[in-house]
Amino acid sequence: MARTQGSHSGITGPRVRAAALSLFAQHGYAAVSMRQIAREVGVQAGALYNYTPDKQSLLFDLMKTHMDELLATRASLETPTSPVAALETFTRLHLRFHSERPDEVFIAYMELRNLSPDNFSEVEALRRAYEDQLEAILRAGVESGDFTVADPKITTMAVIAMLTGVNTWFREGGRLSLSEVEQIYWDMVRQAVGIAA
Amino acid sequence: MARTQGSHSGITGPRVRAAALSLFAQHGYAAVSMRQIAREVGVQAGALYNYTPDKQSLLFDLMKTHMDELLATRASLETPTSPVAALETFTRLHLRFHSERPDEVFIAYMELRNLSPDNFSEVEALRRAYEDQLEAILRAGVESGDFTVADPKITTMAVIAMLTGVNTWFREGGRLSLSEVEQIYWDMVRQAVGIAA
DNA sequence: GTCTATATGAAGATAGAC
DNA sequence: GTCTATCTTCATATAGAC
Repeated sequence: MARTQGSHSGITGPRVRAAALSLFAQHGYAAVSMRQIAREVGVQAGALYNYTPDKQSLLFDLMKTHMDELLATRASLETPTSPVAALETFTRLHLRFHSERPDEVFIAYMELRNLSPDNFSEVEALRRAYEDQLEAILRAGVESGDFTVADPKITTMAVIAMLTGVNTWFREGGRLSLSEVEQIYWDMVRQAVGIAA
Repeated sequence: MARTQGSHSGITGPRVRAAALSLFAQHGYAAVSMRQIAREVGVQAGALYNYTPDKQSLLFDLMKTHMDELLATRASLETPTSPVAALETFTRLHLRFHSERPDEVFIAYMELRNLSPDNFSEVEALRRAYEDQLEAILRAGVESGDFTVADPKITTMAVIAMLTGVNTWFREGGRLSLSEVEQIYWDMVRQAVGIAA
């Protein structure tokens, strides 16, 4: 791991981000030092500043990249026409995307308050755009008579909280497979929004 | 605020905990210094050590007290006999208790990783005991035929995540009152566990 | 019970050599 | 592109005076 001189590997940048991701998720942004990140990468602390202007930018990059990927993944799908199908697609994608990226998700939720005000606004806008997609699906389903939802805004928050919570307990190779978990959550979401069986 | 000498107010202890609560919730445990807490209280940093052996104990006290109060509040209620009533009681109490204590809840979820291993185990056991209460209610409802729940363990986690998520957006004096929010969430929980309307 | 002062260590970030 | 060395600031925690 530890190198002594000029690694020139050409992939130090990604390794810096990977180390920051893992360490921030494990110990928290404020508790992790640049020296710790450097040790994990195998360089001295000063060398990190070839790849990031400062620690804050490292955090922001991780969160922004995560949200961009989430929205890009959503955008790459064809939009189902029926509200029920759209909700199922949203539910399954959310579960799959989030369970595959536990560190990114953890950071995206836990470290918001450690973003500078400008960075916070930018990340928050992306999150809001994502929530709006679910809210639009719910409103369409109410409109069409498919869903029984008293307050689409609250249901949006409730469904996202419920789905994201999967990361607190789900582990690959545990009692249930991801596709079993997907099915169980989809059943709960379906019932929660009052889709007739 | 700032005192110069011997406050002798007799309530410095609670004020230290209150300051720690507010600052930890706002900036995170690792990002808050003892000096900041002292400034908020109006004493010098050294004086804090009359009230806590160290920073870690301050965090642990806040989390343990919070969980103890949650369990004590549950224990103080009469247990409804029907699973449906028990679930409604659980839901409403959870929402009320959590929405009244946003700082405590935030810390209880965000700062687990900053607890020492022993302290973590103790807090985790309390949380587990709370979750087990909901799981028992769900199992009873499945048994009695009142609920349609594929996997009580997952539903436990899903319901708790959904309910606790209320703290990310609910503010006293906002668009909806707490009792309206309670009703909407109870409707969603009811539907999610398949209670017939 | 609180103060001031301090021991000791570590943080983020930069400078200049190679 | 990375190293070593360093600037400057701040951290937790303790000691001893009042």
